[in-house]
Parts: sequence; structure tokens; C-alpha cells
Amino acid sequence: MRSASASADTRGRIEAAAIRLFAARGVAGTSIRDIAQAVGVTEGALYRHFASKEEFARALFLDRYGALARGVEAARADHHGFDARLDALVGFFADTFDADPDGFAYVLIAQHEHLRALDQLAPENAVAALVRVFEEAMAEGEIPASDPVLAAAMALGLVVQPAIFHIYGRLDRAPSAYRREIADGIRRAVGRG
Amino acid sequence: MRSASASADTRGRIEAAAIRLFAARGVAGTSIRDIAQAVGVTEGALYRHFASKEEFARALFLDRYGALARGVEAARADHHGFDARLDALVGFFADTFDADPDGFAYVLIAQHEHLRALDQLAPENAVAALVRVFEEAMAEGEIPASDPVLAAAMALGLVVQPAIFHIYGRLDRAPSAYRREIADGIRRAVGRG
DNA sequence: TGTACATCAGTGAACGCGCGTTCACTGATGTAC
DNA sequence: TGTACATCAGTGAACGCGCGTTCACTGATGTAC
Repeated sequence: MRSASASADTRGRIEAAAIRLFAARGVAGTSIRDIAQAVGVTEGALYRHFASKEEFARALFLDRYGALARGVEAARADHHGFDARLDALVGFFADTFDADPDGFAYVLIAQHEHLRALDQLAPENAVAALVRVFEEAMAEGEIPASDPVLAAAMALGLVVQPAIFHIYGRLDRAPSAYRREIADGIRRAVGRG
Repeated sequence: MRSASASADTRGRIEAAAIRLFAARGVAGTSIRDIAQAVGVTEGALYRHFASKEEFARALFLDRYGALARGVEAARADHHGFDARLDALVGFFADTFDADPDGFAYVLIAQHEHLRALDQLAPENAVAALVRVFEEAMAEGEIPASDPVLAAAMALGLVVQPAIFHIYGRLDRAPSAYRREIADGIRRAVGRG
């Protein structure tokens, strides 16, 4: 077996640079030359690692979106009760943001562009998984019954908007610094307790 | 005075088409030809109405962002007490969204791109105006003291995320249908009452 | 172990295309006298 | 009112440039015998 370290390293650097540039300038606003220059290779080299810019942008998105979706579903499946699930959810989002802020920002930014691709990814739909958490909490009487999609939207907004404020430099600290405030904010917003 | 109706109409149609396309595909993802084709004029005609694509995109953004900032500040200045201000704020966002969903979406999407331009627009900074509302409510003891920027982020998320869900088709109704739920959600999230 | 060949991730130059922008022009409308 | 001129929003063709992508090539590394 050939040592994969050199090529894997290049591929990883290409992905990291692309995510960073895509998140900052959008896919259409980032050229293949931009990415190649950031990595320090020629444009041709990039095509050893993906077939086209669009396919690459989509694969990067689906990877990260899929991880989010699986994390949300795991928070639901691995915990019992709304409170435990909510703490797990907020912790998961915060940890994901901390581990890869560029990837998180890219998912937020590129979401719309790849929506159609998401429809075929139904089992990994992060929003559907989040809605299920609120549906079950309402069914169990843990929170007052209302529109579970609206509740999911409000909860997501309470996590995502502080992250955006942090990315834009309006909030010094990342969402992980506000886990408790955000989780309690969601609990109160949806009428828990 | 020359009748302005013909040219004003064309200009208005150019702006509407540009906002719609920019919101859907981003500025970089929308070409001058796309806009011209949507309006039904030639590319050259567009340059009778703006000097460059970038300048045009920025002017459209600043117009709409400025209107949001002035609306937020008006909600603060025209009402006394956190509850009245909050109802005015949520109502203003909901009405603005209803009146021009494309413009609202464009501001959300293009925000990052024009952040530097916003720094020079300090007196019309929508986020700063929103933060002031929470600072004053905390100073008056209407809501518990905490980080007012975090509170503003959470409140904004509670309004914006349902709007995004509606744009993406996940939530059937627009935020205006949920005025009360959203305003109450914010009140509870920030510890009011 | 040595030799011949296959594989692979790079290079660097080139490609055709669509982009933003320009420009000479036209025709409709407004203004001066 | 009529005539001469200015202004303006359009047209349509063209421009140079940067884009995504391709391709013949090179050299390093792995595999077969």
C-alpha cells in the first residue's frame, strides 16, 4: 500500500481552503484559482481530487450537513426527555461550531443553493430531526402544544443567530460560551417550566 | 418637466428583478445578462441606471438595510417600555417581510458582503439599535441583566429563523402570522415576566 | 535485489465561454425662442 | 405655434478578461517477477 500521507494532506488542505473561501465569499464568488493559490498548487492539481467545482461544493456541503443531521438525530435518540435532549442539542451545535467555524458558516450560507439535493437526503434531514424533538416533547406534555415547526425554527434561531453574531464580530465569544443561556432561552421560549 | 413614468418604471423593474435574483442566487451568481433578460431590456440599458454591478448591489443593500435600521430605531424611540417596543419591533419586521420578502432575504444573504460598508453607516446600524432596546430594558429592570448583545442575537434569531423557514418552504405561513408567538417567545427567552 | 512497468498527484500551458462593461447609434421627449 | 437643439433611455454589437476545465507531460512511488 502506497503511503497516503502526501496526497491526503493535499486533499485535506484543498478542502479546508475551499470551505474557508466558500464560507467567506460564497461558491460563485470563489474561483478555482483562488483555492489553488490558497493551497499552493496549480489549478490542474485540484482536478485530481474532484470532478468539477459544483460537485466539490456540493460534496463539502452534504458532508457537513449530514454530520449536523446525524448529530441532531443522535441527541434525540440517545437521550430521554426534552431537557436532556435540549442540552445535548445545544452542546452538539456549540461543539460543532467550535471544531469547524468555517464549515458551520458554509452550511448556513450554502443551504439554499443545495436545498434540492437535501430533498433526496430525507433520512438525514437536520430540520426534520429537530422538529421531531419538539413534536415528541409536545406529545409528552413537556412543553405546551403549538406548531412544532415554529418551535424548531425559534430554537434554531436562538442557537444560530449568536453564532452569526460571533462570526460577524458582534459577539466576542462563541456559542459554546453561552450553552446554558441558549438552552435556558429555548426552554423558556417554547414554554417549558 | 419630462414625464418620469417610463424611466422610473424601468428602473423599478430593474431593481425588483435584481433583488429577486440576488436573493435567490447571490450577487456573484447573478449576471448582468440575467437581470437584463428578466426585465426585457438589453445589458447596455442597465448602465443608464447604475455605474457598476457592485455599486448597484451595494446601493440596493444599503437602501433596505437602512430602512430596517430606521424601523428598529423608530420602534425604540416611539414607544415606552420593553413590552410596547418589542411588539412594535416584531410587527415592523413582520410587515417589512410581508411587503418585500425578496428584499428581506437579500439583506440576510448579502449582509456579510457589505459589512465593511455598514461600519461607515454607524448611525443606521440596525443591530446597534436593537442592542440599545435590551440595554435599556435591563437598566430599567424590565428584564434580568445579562449580555445585551446576546439578548439581541437571541431575539433576532427568534424573528429571522421563522422567516428563513418560510422562505425555504418549511413553514407555510410568514412571520406575520406568528407575531404573538414570536413576541411572547422573545419575552420569555430574555426572562421578561 | 534489480529491473520493467503501472499508478498517481502534481505541473504549466492552453482552450472556449460567459462575464462586466463600453460605445456609436437611434428615437422620443422636453426646452428656448 | 413652429423650429432647432439638448437630453435621455434605450439598442445591439463588440471589447478584453477571468472563469472552469483539459491535456500532454513529469517524477515519485508501488508492484510483479
